Amino acid sequence: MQDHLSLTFSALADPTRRAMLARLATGEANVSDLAKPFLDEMSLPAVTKHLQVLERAGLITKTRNAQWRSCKLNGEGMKDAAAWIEHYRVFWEERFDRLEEYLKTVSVNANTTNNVTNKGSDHDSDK
Amino acid sequence: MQDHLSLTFSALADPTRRAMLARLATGEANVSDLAKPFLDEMSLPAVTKHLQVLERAGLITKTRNAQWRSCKLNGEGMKDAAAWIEHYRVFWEERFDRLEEYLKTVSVNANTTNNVTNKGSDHDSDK
DNA sequence: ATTATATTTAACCTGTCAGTTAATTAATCG
DNA sequence: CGATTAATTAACTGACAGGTTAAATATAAT
Repeated sequence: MQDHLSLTFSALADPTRRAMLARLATGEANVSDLAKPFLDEMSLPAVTKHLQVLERAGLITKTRNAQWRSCKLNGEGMKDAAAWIEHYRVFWEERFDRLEEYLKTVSVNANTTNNVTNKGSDHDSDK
Repeated sequence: MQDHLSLTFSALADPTRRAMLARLATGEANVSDLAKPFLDEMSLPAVTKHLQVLERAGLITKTRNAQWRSCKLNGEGMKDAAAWIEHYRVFWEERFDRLEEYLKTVSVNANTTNNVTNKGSDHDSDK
């Protein structure tokens, strides 16, 4: 159950796991290295579980090396999530539209002075 | 409890909620409009809850209009999540490094023919 | 062979999440 | 007013997430 995107986002929805990814961004690390910063907050099995979540989401890969598991960041794993969220960029980077709208208001001058913040709201809710 | 980033990612970790955001990307909508595509899968209160999650995560805003609540996408709400994930872009878009490395291999010619896909791996895991 | 180290698995607890139905609040309509 | 429409709140359920401790597995070291 669960689509890939949901799996990714929910793996990212935890500060411990994000911290682990941040650590892995600086290079590979085995489980105990990754665990070190968290061992006063949680046990080792808890760390193992977090890593399993990251692995299932495809955000890291583990390779065994004797009794160590070396964990490595898998950038590909974030690709889809990044692409999804990127579609919405236009909704927070309104720079150009704002500027355009502002200039229009200025050039038309006087008349309807204060309708900059009002956008045409005709909603009979499309019944 | 829960930092803002975790709240955002966990709000995005659900296909129903992502679909609602996608719908809102095309314009404002009230609750029953948003609910319509899901009413064969879930009840109205379930929809309300999803919208509350989105609202708490700052991904949408609701304004009341008589007995209707008009929901509106709030792009700002995704900004931080997008910025966070963006830091990792370099890990999946290796194009330039790849190209650079590839060109190096070509110009040196012959010699070590096939190490394009191998990146310098010196990891004693930083012991 | 025994012991130590690294990591996982098992079994369990608790809180939260996504859903339910029934009841409630609010506004509009006839 | 009384009925209808829009949406939320309340109370409850089952599943799952994140944590625990104790036991198991696997490799290395003495």
